[in-house]
Amino acid sequence: MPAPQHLRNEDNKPDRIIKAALEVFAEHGLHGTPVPPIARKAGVGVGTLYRYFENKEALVNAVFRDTKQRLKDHLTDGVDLNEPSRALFNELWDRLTGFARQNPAAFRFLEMQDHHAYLDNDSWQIERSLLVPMGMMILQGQQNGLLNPQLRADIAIALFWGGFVGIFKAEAQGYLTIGDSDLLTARDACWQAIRHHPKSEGITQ
Amino acid sequence: MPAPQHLRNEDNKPDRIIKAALEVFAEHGLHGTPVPPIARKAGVGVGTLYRYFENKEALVNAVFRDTKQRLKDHLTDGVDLNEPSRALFNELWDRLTGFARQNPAAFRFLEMQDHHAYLDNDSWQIERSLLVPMGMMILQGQQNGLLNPQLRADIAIALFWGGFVGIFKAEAQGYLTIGDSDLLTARDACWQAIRHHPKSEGITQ
DNA sequence: GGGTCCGGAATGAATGTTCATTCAGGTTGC
DNA sequence: GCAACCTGAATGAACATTCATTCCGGACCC
Repeated sequence: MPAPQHLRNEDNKPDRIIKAALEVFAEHGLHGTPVPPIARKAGVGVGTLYRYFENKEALVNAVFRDTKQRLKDHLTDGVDLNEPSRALFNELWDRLTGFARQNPAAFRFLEMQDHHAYLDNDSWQIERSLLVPMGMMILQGQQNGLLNPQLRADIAIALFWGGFVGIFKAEAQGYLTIGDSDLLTARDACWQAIRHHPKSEGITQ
Repeated sequence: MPAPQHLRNEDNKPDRIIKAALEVFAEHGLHGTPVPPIARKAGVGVGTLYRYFENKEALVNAVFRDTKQRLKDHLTDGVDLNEPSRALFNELWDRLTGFARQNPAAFRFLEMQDHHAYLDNDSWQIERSLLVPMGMMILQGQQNGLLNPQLRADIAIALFWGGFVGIFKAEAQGYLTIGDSDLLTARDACWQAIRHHPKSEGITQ
């Protein structure tokens, strides 16, 4: 069944709805946004929205999955996980940066806190799968001695990801504006956080 | 007017309400939580709640101010901003850690995204004032050459804060469990992110 | 017994969801 | 080729529910 009839994907309503929902959710959160504005923004009747999504919760899950999947694709498509650690790190950072810059609403939406209350299984799975490439990068770096072996991989990811998000969140909230060179400096700083510093063993205290 | 009569602060309802509200908001967000559950959790009638807070929004602002103020106090009370950079950094980190451990709900609440929609002026002021001690620490460290001079202070704060939050957020979401020694390793990693690395100038790329 | 405080049922506005109706396009019968 | 008919997507007004806020009867002090 290649393309059902001639018409069909003329405008693809579910996609339009998901896109519209993403923007409104990113702005006001799930509970902060009524359904009608979403429909209006998508150029669709409210009833139509319910033809494609069982209820509001199913819609957020669709938005979440779609967005997370796009982030994952953007992060991993065609990436060579065997590049040297630092190059791989830079590559991931650049891709993250690119995504955050091109999809501010997506990024903002993904970083909302209350997702856990309503995510279904499929959404969770995508959520987790995003961590894979970052974990690979860390482990590989630790094996070849470039990354701090004492830093647990999951903590390294949380630190790296948290720092990255922190910068873009601060920018989104108006605390700062970041130029491209600032981003490079920040990237290097993140790298310093996770890399191996052989000389200084006893820096604690 | 020292203490109005004998009774009065027998149990202090506003405080109980704020405390209850904090926990429920931290769990479901402002728009995700109805008022009655807050009242119930505070052991108070809904009407009573409205005796002390003009409306729901005023309540969130009170919660926000109270929480942020407590964090700020916990972070700055009796701290000597002239300690050497690394010691000051450790001190701040320890205090942050302590606060996050003792008040998980507070921390979770403060990191919610949609605050900006309803914060009033007073709340904003407290919000900003929290950045002061961290900014001091960065600037002082840069002046005495210990911290990376190329990293803008506001970005350094965002990175440091983001990394810190990232770890606790990951733990709150069940992605990891952190022991005390892991926290120390993470602290050192954060320090590496912002400190000056004189040897390696051209690490970019 | 007058004043203050409290509680939670009552109220009405806002919001998620449904469903009777419309309508565009395709199909059938001539 | 042209009606009459059929189909199912689309719609938005109507409905049911949820929720913020009010308000009045009662409790508790002086």
